[in-house]
Amino acid sequence: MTLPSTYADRNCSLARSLEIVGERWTLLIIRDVFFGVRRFGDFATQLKIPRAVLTNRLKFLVQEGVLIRDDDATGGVEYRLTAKGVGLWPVVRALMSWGDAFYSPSGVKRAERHDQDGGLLDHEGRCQDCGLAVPVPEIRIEPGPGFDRTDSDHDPVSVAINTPRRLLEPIMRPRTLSAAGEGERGATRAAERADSPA
Amino acid sequence: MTLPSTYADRNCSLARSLEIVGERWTLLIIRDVFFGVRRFGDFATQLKIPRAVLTNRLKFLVQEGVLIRDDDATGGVEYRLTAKGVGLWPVVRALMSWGDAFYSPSGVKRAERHDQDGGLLDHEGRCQDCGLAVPVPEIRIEPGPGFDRTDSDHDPVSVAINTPRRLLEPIMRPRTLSAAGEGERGATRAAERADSPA
DNA sequence: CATGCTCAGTTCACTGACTGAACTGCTCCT
DNA sequence: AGGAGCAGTTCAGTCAGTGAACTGAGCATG
Repeated sequence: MTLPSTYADRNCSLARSLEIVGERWTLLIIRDVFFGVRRFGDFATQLKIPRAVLTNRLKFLVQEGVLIRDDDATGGVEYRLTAKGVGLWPVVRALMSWGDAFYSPSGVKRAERHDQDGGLLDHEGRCQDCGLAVPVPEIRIEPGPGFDRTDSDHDPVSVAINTPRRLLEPIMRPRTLSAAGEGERGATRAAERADSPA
Repeated sequence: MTLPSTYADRNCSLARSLEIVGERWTLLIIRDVFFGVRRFGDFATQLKIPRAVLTNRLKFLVQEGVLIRDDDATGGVEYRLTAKGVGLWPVVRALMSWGDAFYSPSGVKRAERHDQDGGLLDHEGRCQDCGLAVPVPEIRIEPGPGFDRTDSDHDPVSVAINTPRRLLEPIMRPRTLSAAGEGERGATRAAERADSPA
């Protein structure tokens, strides 16, 4: 699956998509990016994914134009979604909805809201208050009724992504917070990236 | 991934879903079932998947309640979707849409229509003619503008699933056709299964 | 009853990918 | 110079996927 075109069916967009995002870990990495994770080490600790695999996946996703990699002001490396990557949100949403429906009897584990008016989103991403199809940067994600606080992880990254937040907004880890202005500038960039090239 | 709970994140429905349908081949098998494939040998030839892997995947999907396995009248084995399995259609649709959008410049490879009135479905599965959210058994799938007839496979199963047809309707291979009434009875059962327990 | 067919599934040797832990090399901070 | 944080790399062990050949049940035919 690492090499190009391992599914024979050249005439199926499902097979094509799975060549990109169908490998183990890939969609979880992408979910984390939606939730604001951007740094190699944060993916590694939050997902407990072997670093070698993480390296491969990130490289591949960058090569495929799903993520972009660049050095931030502090010299660190950041991975962010391209418009193509943002286009995967319906895929993530569909899988989450299915998992919620069949494996989370007490309700959804995460709810989506329209950040502008607080309305809940339905399965298609439409705001139940204003009726609009809400673009990804305006989606606010938060723990839902099925979220289990007792067994949630306690590393800073997990805590951050389990806090209500807008998609794509970078998480602020202790160090990043202390670096003056870093958090806010990052957030602005995230919004730009997701909005304009789409 | 074959064993239970290999993704650590117990609080994420995405991880939960991927434990079920995230393995290589799994979603392609499920797509084939939506397209009417039901028999072990047909999956094997159409997907060119190693038979040992196919055995494992089918077993696992049956065990997880995504498929049911039973013997048909002729003593053959059939795999069909449960309501839980039918619930995966939005996942398949989302992945197909993404693949169409970013890897099929000449248009979608497969289009969905409302079988009742012939209206095209949008990304959320809503009929653009009548405005309804179309249930899976009423969806008609057909080759779209991006479908490439020149390199489509020519085995009977591929030919069958590339013919416009309703989802879940069993494909009729030569032998099945000759068995009197088999095809129609199969179709009826498919509709029952998908409709009533949902 | 012997022969041959289809079909579902198993077996097996091989290969390639994943795993986890330790290590490298870079930059910033003091 | 010394230490800490970070982004990877390396490596030996293991496990899962691959492809081809095989098994065994059920059916049909002569």
